[in-house]
Amino acid sequence: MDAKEIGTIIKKRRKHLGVNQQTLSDLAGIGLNTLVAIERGEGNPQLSTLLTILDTLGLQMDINLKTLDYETM
Amino acid sequence: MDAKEIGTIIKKRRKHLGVNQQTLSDLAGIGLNTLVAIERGEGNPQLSTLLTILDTLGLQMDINLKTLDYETM
DNA sequence: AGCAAAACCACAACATATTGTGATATGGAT
DNA sequence: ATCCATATCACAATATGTTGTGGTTTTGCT
Repeated sequence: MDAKEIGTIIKKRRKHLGVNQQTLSDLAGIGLNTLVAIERGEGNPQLSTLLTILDTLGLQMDINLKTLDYETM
Repeated sequence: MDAKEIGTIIKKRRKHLGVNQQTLSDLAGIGLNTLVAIERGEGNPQLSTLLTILDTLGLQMDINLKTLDYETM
């Protein structure tokens, strides 16, 4: 789970909910530029920024033990 | 999942692995002060900082749909 | 109580995220 | 091809995270 993956998830979820970037940035109360950068995986957002966006989209963050990654075995 | 919860998880995991804050901060390559703040839930780390610490501890971040929280129903 | 390790705090310097403005590029529909 | 909403980009100003240093407090153990 890196910044790019997170951006993809956010963008996908936003589209699924049928809202544009401007609306999401308003609802979440974060700057449009910030949201754009995060969705593109080019950002390194602060935890609060990320959590706010996820929450607005009905998503949550979880922390778990690393799982086996068969790709790299 | 807020900053405080994340800090608790990190601290618990670090203790479970038997390493002190100095060692973890060295292994992860982040400043000691930064780690301390995060563990205490007083920090608002950048995504890269958080991911590095989690990775060092053998933890990973996941994003999921919000689950029903019976506590608040 | 006394000791040593671990954890925490305060400060200043530096690095970087966030924001608004305004402009440009891209996409889909007719 | 044209139009319009959406998405992306560039820039400067501001806010905030990160770091090292040095000191203080707390914890765990005997």
